[in-house]
Amino acid sequence: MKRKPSEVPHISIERLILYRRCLLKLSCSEVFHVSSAVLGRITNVKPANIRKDLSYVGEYGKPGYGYEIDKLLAVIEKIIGINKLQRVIVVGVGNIGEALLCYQDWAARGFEIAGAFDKDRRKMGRVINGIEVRGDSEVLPFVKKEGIEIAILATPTEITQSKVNELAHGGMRGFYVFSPIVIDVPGGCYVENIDMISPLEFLVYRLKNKISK
Amino acid sequence: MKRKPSEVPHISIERLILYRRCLLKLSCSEVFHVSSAVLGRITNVKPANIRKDLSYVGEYGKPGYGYEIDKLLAVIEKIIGINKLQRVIVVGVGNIGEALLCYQDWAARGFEIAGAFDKDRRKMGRVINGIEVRGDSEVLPFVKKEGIEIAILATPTEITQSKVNELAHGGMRGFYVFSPIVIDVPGGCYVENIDMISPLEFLVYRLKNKISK
DNA sequence: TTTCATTTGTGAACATTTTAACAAACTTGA
DNA sequence: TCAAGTTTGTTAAAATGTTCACAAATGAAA
Repeated sequence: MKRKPSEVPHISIERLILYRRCLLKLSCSEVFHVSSAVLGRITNVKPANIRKDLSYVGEYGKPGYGYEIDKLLAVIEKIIGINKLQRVIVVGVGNIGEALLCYQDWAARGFEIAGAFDKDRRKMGRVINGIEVRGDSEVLPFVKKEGIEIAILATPTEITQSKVNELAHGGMRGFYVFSPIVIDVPGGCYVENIDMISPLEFLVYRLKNKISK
Repeated sequence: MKRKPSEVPHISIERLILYRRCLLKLSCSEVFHVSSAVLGRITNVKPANIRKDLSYVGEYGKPGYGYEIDKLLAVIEKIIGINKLQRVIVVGVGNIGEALLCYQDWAARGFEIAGAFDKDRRKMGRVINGIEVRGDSEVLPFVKKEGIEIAILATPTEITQSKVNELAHGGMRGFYVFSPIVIDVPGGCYVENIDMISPLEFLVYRLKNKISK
């Protein structure tokens, strides 16, 4: 039952992303293939579930052998769309923004930070991990010139929505937002929105009710 | 169809957490009640879904009127287990750890940072947002004395698992981990594990396939 | 009080996701 | 080459989650 990429269930895509992260690590060691059983132990996903997920994207396993790691990585990256380098910008260079700039595995994950922006004069001109922090007013010309489609917003919550509006108006298509609010975007734009506290609240619930996931 | 708290579907709990975040904001304004339709517009969840979620935790709405916000907040907080203040520690005071220490809404969300720890001598003794950074060796005595059950780990990925092991051995029950790896914990311990890059990868997929969620 | 407009809670239909089970395909080693 | 052991891909059943649609309950206005 082979589906078109757009028909792969969302939840399978999320797990494919997880598999890839673990496969990347495996591929650094002397391992060249992996079975659904082994990958299941690493990821805490049931082997049958893994095989089902992988069946949506084609038939790349060999019975009695497993999956070739490099081949599997290439397939997953193609499906997700990170087989080509994604150039993104970071808007807001506070602690979160700086943490993102300092992250060492962007290239391995398929991304490049093309630029960083902050409205604070004191931050402008600083170079963090090889990336220069530019002034906020430069952002629209920059993304236009460089053809950037995705922005990571690590701005103060109060200004995030208006920043999204401004960037969307300037042609930005994808927004990865770290503020704990629900973000609205115009049609044709997409947003992923994480609240770093919510999972902690969920943890409290699980702890209280002894729920192992 | 009233269920016991432990029978509320996990996904409903996650949405309850979202509802609460939005209700907290509403309760600051002059609004005292809210309908599932309005809350649906705010949260991007379908009204029927909201009513179903809320039906799991009891009957608190009035037909023709909606839900009393304060009452609803209290119920949700009781279900999640954050009706009592949760005291947590932060281990690792890099950029992420510092961002957490600086977060201003911990109290409103139901938490208190009881202590922060780092193994870097240069960070020890610093006071961030009123919280003193202590040495790594103090952590076990501290949590024992203070009765802390939940730790937030914002440590370098390489040492996170061993830090979890150490803390679990010292009686820690819940771990909220910021490293992009799958964490193992002993029985009776619980872990929430976020990779800040994964949602960005998912965004690339959605952008490429025009998937609005 | 009565009527009209709202809005809840829920049963049932529908949709999605997980799991189990197993034939067929492959590897390995003798 | 063959037999034994492994692992896939897939089918179908079970479990879980979402949506619809509407009776019943309430508020608001006349």
